Amino acid sequence: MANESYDAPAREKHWQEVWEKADIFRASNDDPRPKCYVLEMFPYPSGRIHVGHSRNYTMGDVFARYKRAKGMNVLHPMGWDAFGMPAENAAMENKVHPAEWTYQNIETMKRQLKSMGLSLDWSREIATCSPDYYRHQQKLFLDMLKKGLAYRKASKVNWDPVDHTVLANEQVIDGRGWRSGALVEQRELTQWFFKITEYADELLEALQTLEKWPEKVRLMQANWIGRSDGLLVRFALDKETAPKGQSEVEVYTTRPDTLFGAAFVALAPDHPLAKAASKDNPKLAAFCEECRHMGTSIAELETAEKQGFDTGIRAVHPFDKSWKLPVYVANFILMDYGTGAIFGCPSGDQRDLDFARKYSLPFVPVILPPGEDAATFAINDKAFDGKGTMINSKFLDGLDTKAAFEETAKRLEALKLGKKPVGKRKVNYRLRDWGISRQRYWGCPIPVIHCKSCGVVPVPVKDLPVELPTDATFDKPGNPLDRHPTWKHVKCPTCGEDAVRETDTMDTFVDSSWYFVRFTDPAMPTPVDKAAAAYWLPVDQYIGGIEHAILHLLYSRFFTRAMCDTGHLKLKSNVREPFAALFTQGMVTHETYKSRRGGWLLPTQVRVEGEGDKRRAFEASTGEPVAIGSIEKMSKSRKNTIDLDAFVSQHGADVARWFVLSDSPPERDVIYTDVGVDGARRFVQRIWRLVDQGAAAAAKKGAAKPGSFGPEAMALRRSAHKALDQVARAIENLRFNVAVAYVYEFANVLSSALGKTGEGYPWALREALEFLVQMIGPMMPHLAEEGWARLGYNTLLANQPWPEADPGLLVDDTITIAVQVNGKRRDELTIARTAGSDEIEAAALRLEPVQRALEGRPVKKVIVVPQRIVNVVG
RNA sequence: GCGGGCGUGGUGGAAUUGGUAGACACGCCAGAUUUAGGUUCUGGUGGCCUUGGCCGUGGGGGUUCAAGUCCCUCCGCCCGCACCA
Repeated sequence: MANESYDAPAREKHWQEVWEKADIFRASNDDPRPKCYVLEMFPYPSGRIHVGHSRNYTMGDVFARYKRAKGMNVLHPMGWDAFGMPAENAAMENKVHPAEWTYQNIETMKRQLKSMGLSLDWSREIATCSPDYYRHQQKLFLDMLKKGLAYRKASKVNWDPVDHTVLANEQVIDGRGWRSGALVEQRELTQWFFKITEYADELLEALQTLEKWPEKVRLMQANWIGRSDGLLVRFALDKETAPKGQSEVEVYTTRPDTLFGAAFVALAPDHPLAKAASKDNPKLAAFCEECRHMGTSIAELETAEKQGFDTGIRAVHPFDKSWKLPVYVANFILMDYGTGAIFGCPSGDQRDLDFARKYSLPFVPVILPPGEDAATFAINDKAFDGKGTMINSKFLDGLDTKAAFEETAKRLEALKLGKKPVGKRKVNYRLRDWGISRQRYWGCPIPVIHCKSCGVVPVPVKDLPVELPTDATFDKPGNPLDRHPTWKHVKCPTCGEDAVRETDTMDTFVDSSWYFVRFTDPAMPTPVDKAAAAYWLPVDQYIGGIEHAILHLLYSRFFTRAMCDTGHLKLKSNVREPFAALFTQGMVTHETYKSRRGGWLLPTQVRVEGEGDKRRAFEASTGEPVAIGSIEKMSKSRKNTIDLDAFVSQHGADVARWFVLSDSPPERDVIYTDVGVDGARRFVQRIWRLVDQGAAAAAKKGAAKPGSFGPEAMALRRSAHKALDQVARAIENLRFNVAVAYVYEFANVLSSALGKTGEGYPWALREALEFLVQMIGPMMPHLAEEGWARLGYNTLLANQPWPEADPGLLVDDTITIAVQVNGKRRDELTIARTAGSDEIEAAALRLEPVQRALEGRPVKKVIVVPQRIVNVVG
């Protein structure tokens, strides 16, 4: 009996069936208890789940189960981010329809997730590729269109001329398409955009309210939005040098205070003035063309090299008509940012300084750094971009940087060029509008119709959803919707004439920007049930990878606001944020293996021998040597994954869960090792033995609580209540590795407690065993159910409330505090917890090691921090 | 280049936020039981000197009765954005 081991995989299946039958994880939208919405970033159904994926869901599940036990109405849903390129690529490669491929993967992965014993409300499952989901997304789009939050504009794209497709920047490798290898062209296409910039300031400001987000993510978002406060300044062009029809150039600057340090004006190669000047200057035209061709790879090489071309045009300094500045076209000026033109101040900007040196442009320093002498200060190789006192700047001399900014701005605003002021304050953002058009099949169709006479006509709401045709072909590159024989040909809803559908589909980031809203009532015939959304939102704990720190999270924050402003959402809070708390978990990593032939090998295909430096790997089937590569995040592409099915059938889900929670802090990566798994597996067996053996020794269920407890029983009770409290606080703060450590510590106490006896002991042991089972409940729910049953209960542990720790048992009557002499620990002192400073001081001074350390010196003073420490200064 | 983070035993990592550094786990050592079955149990385990000490949280300096924790500086590693005017 004692050595009978616990058959985890079999018992886990049993408990999962029991939970499913009891339907206990279904969340109600009408429940008086406080709500708690726990969400893990939903998966893309790429195929199968590996142990790497499981960490994210385990963490969310521990939190959700814990909150349930704490008496909250928990919503913990799951769905599928089901549109995307891999499905379409699979269709091209394997001749399988994207829908079939996707739904097969969903089926597999759903079964795998269930095998982990997650406390999910599957009744709310959604797949973004289902018309039941995307029809609502189309409605949201139409309302955003009406509100002016969706619009069309021409924009440049990377065009693959062989695959007939637009490529993301990441898909352009050395100027060539990643798939076709063809030279990528820059093409201008009319694309759909969401006006996220309208919310730039709100998105930035509200970051401050997201106190439960990692500082790192907030900072990344702030940088991404990139607000800068500056000034638009119009420079008149010298008439004799200006191209025909051009009389001025407007620049953007955040440092108008340095205007007297200007040495040149620089234009982006695509700037209209640059284009005008190129007309009768072939060399300039060639330079501009060269800049445009600078692909991603060349750009890197050119990073160090600032290049410019003098257009021959001269710009007039706003404060001095006789001061003419050369106008260059330069490769480092971006047309997309500001006005596509700058003025360069070499003394105040390193890049401008490099440029001025290269083209021998004269300049003067205009800011004197604090502590420098104006008579000797000079700029050599390093520009000074800090704050200081203005010099060489006429009316600005002597002012500090900020005052000079204000003074310049004021004067430029008053100054006129033509009829309009020369200067105008302008807040600029790095953030650009979100281009959502994708020339692909497997995405949400954009619900508009193009009519020759009526223009862009929204699809009437009654005609939604615009469904994807099922009979598209994937035998050749290009957009299957565009070449479909019939799908796009429709009548114009307005005039009834022949018209064509929009054949672009939406970026899949749109799908994931509001799924957390849909979960609050996924059956609603409108996109959102306002009451349900107001009840559940914001998500109380969102968990996912750091790789989504910017785009997904920013888009979701934008969408939440857009949905409020189009009347779909009405949140209780005036802070329009979707995720109150965010946790970014670390990945599970694993060694990589490369065969002699160069391909990656799965860990199951490899046999590893030896230890340390002598570790060698061999291909299991052939015995051929295998190169052990670096430790990487588990990924399909590197084949360094451990399949969840194999793991669970071998070790069980609880072992997987315990392993991914143990040792490494959750925000950090954890390395998958067989020894780590062994540790988790041994512990599962150990807990089972403890409960199994302890249950026999402990009091019977329902036995009356004894009137008093002997010292042994009291000590055990203290340990149990402390452990319960520590584990609870660790889970509350998502510090799962610490929670695991406390469970180990308590298990050690219990191991040695089994043989003991004394007054009230069986009852105390019983209490301790129940606590043990309950505290592992969120982390190893199956084993916990098994233990709960072994303790004689026929209820479900998953339904039990978290036991309340007795505050009186969390503190000891006597405590041990350290005693230092001159800051060095010399002894310790066990004393009543309530002892006063005088009593502690006297006891400390009586200690022999203290007297010895003092070496007869008189005591100068004694610092007593009750319940903490004593420091004798002598 | 800018911004952020990190640096603790042989290893993963704890440390109540300025108060006994190394919890817990892995590994290792010794012992017991079993020794065909991924065993289990007990004890030990930061380093250095002959049981009393000394040193010790990347290096150096500082503040403090007291520093892994705060400040300055240097070194190393990781992540993010990269010509943003």
